Amino acid sequence: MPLTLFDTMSRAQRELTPLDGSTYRFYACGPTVYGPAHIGNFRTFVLQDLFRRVLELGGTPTKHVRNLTDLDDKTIRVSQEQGQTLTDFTRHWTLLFHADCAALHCLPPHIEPSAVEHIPHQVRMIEELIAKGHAYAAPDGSVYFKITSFPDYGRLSRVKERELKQGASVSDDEYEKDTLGDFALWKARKPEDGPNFWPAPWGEGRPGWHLECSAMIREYLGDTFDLHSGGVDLVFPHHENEIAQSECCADSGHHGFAAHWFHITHLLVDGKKMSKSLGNLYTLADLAAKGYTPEEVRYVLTAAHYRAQLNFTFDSLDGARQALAKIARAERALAARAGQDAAPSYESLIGQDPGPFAPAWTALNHDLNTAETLGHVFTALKALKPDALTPAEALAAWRGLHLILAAFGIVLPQEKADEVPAEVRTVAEARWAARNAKDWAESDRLRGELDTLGWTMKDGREDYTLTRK
RNA sequence: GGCGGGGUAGCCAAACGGUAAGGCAGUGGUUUGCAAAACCACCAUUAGCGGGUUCGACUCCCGCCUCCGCCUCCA
Repeated sequence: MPLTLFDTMSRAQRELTPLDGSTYRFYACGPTVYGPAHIGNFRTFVLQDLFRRVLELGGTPTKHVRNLTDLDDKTIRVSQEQGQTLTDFTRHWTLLFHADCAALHCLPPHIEPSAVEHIPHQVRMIEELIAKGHAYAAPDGSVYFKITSFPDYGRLSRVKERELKQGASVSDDEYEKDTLGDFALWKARKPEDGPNFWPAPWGEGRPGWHLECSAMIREYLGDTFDLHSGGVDLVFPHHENEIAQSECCADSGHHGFAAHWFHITHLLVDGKKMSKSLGNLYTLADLAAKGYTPEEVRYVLTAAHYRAQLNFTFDSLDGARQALAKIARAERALAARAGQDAAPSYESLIGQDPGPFAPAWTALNHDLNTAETLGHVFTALKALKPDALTPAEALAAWRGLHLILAAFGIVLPQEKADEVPAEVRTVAEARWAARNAKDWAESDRLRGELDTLGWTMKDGREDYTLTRK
């Protein structure tokens, strides 16, 4: 079943097939490593991960390239403010980003190039663009892309004649540009950049932000590749500028850059855009401090369709916990009936027949409609009665369920047995004995005692469970 | 102002020109010494507002209201 996905450029849903006939090669704009990524950033990265999983599990291998922006205004400014070298500074935030991605069960990209390690590639592109008449050096040593030299400029964002928002001021670090829309390929060295400058034929400085992606795509994916992805905010100007740079550089001429554009809509928090001033900007660490797991966060991020604004609330996080627990119970029942223990590996699920979860798999392959998919999952789980299935039927259903879970990157909560202190265990045993002797008064008194100790005791038929409050 | 995406039950959120999935919460029941958990059942005659097209619209068209995003380095 081919995956169909909405394409920003053509504004239509299109089937995804690898240009080279075998591997689907895509590029995702990565994080700027100058601070902790927030859950809004992670919506994008988690959805890109889900996208990749659906492709791979459907039988299409991928080549996933995602950059690290470690060289831009923010990384330079903040590292300077903190008296750190750019390298030390960005390494710190890169490590945290990787830890967060791992916690969210995102597959690592196959290649993760960094901007600062590809300066020669960027310089080379600028030289080509100047030679072809698409760029010019300003007197101060900055180089700009000349948008009037690229008639297609604005095709992706459909903004031909861009107008400055009323009252918007042109920032004072804009140098001498021919036209307002021209953007920097190279930014001349400034005193506040500190030691962060590099030599170039037109003077010391550093590459402009948009250029890094173009240069690294060219290096790792070539002039033409399958898909480019990022948050909606990148449509303009970042992706528009990338198209201009890359297509003007490419030997093949125009229209050959990304064959498909996949943009993920922003996350809202309590109905508003996240911002520090509103106090609604959350990182994974913030949510962990409130007791939420990365799995619960991932569930919320993937539960809504990627092209709709997702309103992130703590209620939805609580709901995610219950929903995951519900899936986990059903999974255990199926696993038991199927005689399975550990979850099947990701690799073993490639090409898996979804079985009773076929409607879910179909919905997922239809423009990644995750919300509809989950609806089908719960409907199917409700219809399945594990005890009425043969072990073979249970196995098929169990593997079908795991296909969907693998695509979502859902890792089910384990039944974790809390370490029970001996003192608590003693009281619990006493209560269990009292209860079995039908001494309700003593039983309730001991339960109260456990409560004081910070433990909750729940009675089962054969046994009891103790959980920390 | 330009471009774009939304407004569906208490919350989150889908589908569909043919009469509203699913999750959470809630309610009733089964079970339980009680409880918790679990399981079963119920839970929008109604879709921001007003028109229109149609045998029939939440779904298509028009107008309005409203929320959100981008408009030079923000996922």
